[in-house]
Amino acid sequence: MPRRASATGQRVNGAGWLPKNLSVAKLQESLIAGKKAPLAKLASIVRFRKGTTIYRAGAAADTFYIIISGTVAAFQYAREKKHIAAFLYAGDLFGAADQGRYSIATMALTPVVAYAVPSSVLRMPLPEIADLHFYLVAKICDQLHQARHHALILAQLHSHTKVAMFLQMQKTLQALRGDRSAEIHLSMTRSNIAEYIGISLAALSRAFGTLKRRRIITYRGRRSVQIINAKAFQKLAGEPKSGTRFSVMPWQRPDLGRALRH
Amino acid sequence: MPRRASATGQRVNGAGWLPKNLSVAKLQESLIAGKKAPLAKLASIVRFRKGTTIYRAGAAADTFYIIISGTVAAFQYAREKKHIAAFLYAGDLFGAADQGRYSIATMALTPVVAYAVPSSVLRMPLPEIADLHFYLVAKICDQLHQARHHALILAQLHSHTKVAMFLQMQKTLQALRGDRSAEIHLSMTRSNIAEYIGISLAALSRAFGTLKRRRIITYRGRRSVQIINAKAFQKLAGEPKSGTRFSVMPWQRPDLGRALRH
DNA sequence: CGGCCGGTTGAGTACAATCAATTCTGGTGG
DNA sequence: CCACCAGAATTGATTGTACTCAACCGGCCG
Repeated sequence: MPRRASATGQRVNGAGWLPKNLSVAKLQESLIAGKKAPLAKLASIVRFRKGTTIYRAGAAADTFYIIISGTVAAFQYAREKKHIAAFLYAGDLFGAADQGRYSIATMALTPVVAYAVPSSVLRMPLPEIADLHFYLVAKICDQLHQARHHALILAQLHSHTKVAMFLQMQKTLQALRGDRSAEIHLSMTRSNIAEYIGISLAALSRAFGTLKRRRIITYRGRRSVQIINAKAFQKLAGEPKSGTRFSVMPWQRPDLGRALRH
Repeated sequence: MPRRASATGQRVNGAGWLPKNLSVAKLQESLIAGKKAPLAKLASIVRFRKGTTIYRAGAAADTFYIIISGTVAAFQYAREKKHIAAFLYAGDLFGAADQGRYSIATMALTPVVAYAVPSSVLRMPLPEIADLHFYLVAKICDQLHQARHHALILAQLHSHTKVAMFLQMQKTLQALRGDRSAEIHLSMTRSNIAEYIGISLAALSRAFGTLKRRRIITYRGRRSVQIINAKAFQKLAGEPKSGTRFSVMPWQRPDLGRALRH
């Protein structure tokens, strides 16, 4: 267990996080800025209203998307039950094709604004493409990490542990997106969380209730949670260590961000 | 639910699977051939005996590996309990770095032979690198798919369902590796499976027992399983559909395989 | 031959699923 | 601005499955 300095103090803010190659962070920043967007010439901007199915699994994948704002869920069905594989936020990318077909369905959980990029542009020899490729790869690695952490959550025995780990994860992701507030904002419903965590809605509700009664978390309304007792919370969720660090790079590439940044 | 022709009949053999871009399959083939290997000049060949920890999470990541033969487990600890995130086989790649450090530990479950590739070569401007990059990306996408399927398994309620889905997955992977035999060969212990599936060893044992007693599967010894009652098995595991198709391509690239193939 | 690791089996307990009734809440229209 | 409605969430009662602890088997290696 080597140095995990950053893990102890929740100091997982956007800056200072990527020692050498904060290029992805910068790329992301400029992508979700939206103004005079770098992708403007390659992509169009699309909107989805809450609840829209963006695409179904197996549909022809001619487009991929980069979220500018809003929350998207990637989901699939297993044995008649919906299972959410990932929540996607601003800067996240989805719709990478498998054999020209989408491998998993997606829907908008909130109103969503996104770039729609034709898959074909990835085969174009433009200079912008190199960075886009790199961004794509970095983001997919991100997704892999998150998926593995998701598996870790799903493997937990008790529902309140799952909930705590889930909240931990959302908090970390939120911090990475630059939100430094103490509150955890949940852009999905309880049902969504239950489908992600792999427990029944009833069990989820009880778990939330338990955590609140034990004065570990509070919430007013259903979309904003706050951790009151950090120590007890950590004991449940485990410290946010390796598996919780979600910004990944498959290989180093300290230079970057030429084309996309402008 | 559009055409899923390949999904119905288990015809997921190596050939005919990647309509246009069988390049990755070919790349993989030549990689695990080992003879006059394409990576010979870039990589060295290393061996690990069964049980060896190849690297720990957090260690400096100066090398990544491509398995030539054997089985590797990627694992991490959550709340004092070991959890296996993935089983890796011939052709699989592991050790991609996150900020220059490994993000998850790995160990050899069997004797393993692998290429050890210095991470630095990815930054070299050799023509071989382009294909290696592509291979790496394709493999990471693979891993993402598998991780999501893993999550699906973990989200199941009953232990025998998990076991059936696990066996299904192993069967599919085995088929993709070119093994057309009716038996499913398990290169990991029951404990390993339990750690992957997220149930106790006792429950796993009982689940195997149940499936055997119900004449859905058989096994002699512990490392080779056969499905007897395919229909009943499918009812448990669900048909091997989209989520079970593990060869992924993030974008199309019909040309390929120049440098690595020779 | 004996020990040890990996696996199976047994008994009792606890947690989460399910079904179902009730309450809450946020959005809509009067 | 308030009343109302429908979907979302909570809560209750019951059942079942997987967990734990623990004892026991069996094959493999020394």
